[in-house]
Amino acid sequence: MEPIRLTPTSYIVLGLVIEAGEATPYDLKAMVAGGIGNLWSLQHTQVYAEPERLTKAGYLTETREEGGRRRKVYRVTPAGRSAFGAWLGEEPSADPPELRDIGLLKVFFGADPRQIAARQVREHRAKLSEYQELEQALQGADVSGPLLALRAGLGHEREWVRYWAELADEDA
Amino acid sequence: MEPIRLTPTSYIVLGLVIEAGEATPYDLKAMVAGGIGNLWSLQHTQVYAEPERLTKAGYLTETREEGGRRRKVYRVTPAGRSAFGAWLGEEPSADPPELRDIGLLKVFFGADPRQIAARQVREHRAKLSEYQELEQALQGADVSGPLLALRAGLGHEREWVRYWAELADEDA
DNA sequence: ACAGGAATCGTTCTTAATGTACCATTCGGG
DNA sequence: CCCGAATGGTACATTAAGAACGATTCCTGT
Repeated sequence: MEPIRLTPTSYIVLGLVIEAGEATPYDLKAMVAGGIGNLWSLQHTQVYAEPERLTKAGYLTETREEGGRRRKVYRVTPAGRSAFGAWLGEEPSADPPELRDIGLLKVFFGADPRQIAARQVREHRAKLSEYQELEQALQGADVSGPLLALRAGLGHEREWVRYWAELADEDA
Repeated sequence: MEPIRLTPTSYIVLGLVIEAGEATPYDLKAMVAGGIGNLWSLQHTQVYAEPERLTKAGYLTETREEGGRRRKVYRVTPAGRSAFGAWLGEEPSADPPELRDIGLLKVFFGADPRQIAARQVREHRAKLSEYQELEQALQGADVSGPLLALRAGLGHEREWVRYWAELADEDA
């Protein structure tokens, strides 16, 4: 029952386990890939390591399958549920999000924008249409949170496309 | 002369040292804070640690002041310059940028958007006007890279404001 | 001219995250 | 029924982040 610091990673894992009722790391990996990973991705090694940490701290319980693969199945404890609830309710701490885009970094340091922009436009357009499809899929379901988050992603992808497209054909 | 992996952090340090001619870690800290840190921030401990790494690998040289504080002064080597140049020229590797916004994470998991949105709007508006002032300041100078990067920041801040403002007074 | 606090400058230590490579089990098709 | 692909899991080394603390210089009031 060691005390640990809860990071965004922790809350993502906690949140997903709560949603699912129970989950193996592999399940978590799939859940991350199919949604939240677009917003905040986790390395797959973390998806195995983090639940262990949370278990040691008493936020999750771990049981192992008996048969073959002996997978670990995690479930939330009351402590975990309440920690998650508390976090959800708090004002989000104000560390402003950063763009952290490699292409933009190069532009900052003087790389030729047109070279870079062409490719960026393509990729962001792809991402954009991926999101648009996802949006369709979510429309019906009763998942307002993920849908709202997705719309943020849509907005920023549109903005990226706008930005790079402008650079791409500036004084072409 | 140990080989090391060059990370974005490495290139930021390298780029700043090249620009400045020579720099102490403290100088770097200031340079990061006054511009590129908005796009890709560095912990101040990294600003001390990274030049050491780069020095061991032969990309920078380190000399110490004699007097009192014995500060370390870094300069780029030819190897450093060419590594940086090569990186600048390469196609940027395509890891799509993530939003990684705590507030948005909470919305994803079902927090009440209106609670969160109000504050987010305020903060992004503040950031936006900070950027607008910075833009004015950069207008004249011959710094097209930083200016272009800043414009990306401006666009995304505008998008954030739009997004959160919409959530804030939805069915208010 | 000097005491003391503010600002500047720097380091250490611990924990978390990333990257990469690799190993094991199950399943489906020829 | 065996072999390769997909699935599921682990280990390890490096880098990043976070927090706390330590030292030097500068400035100001008395």
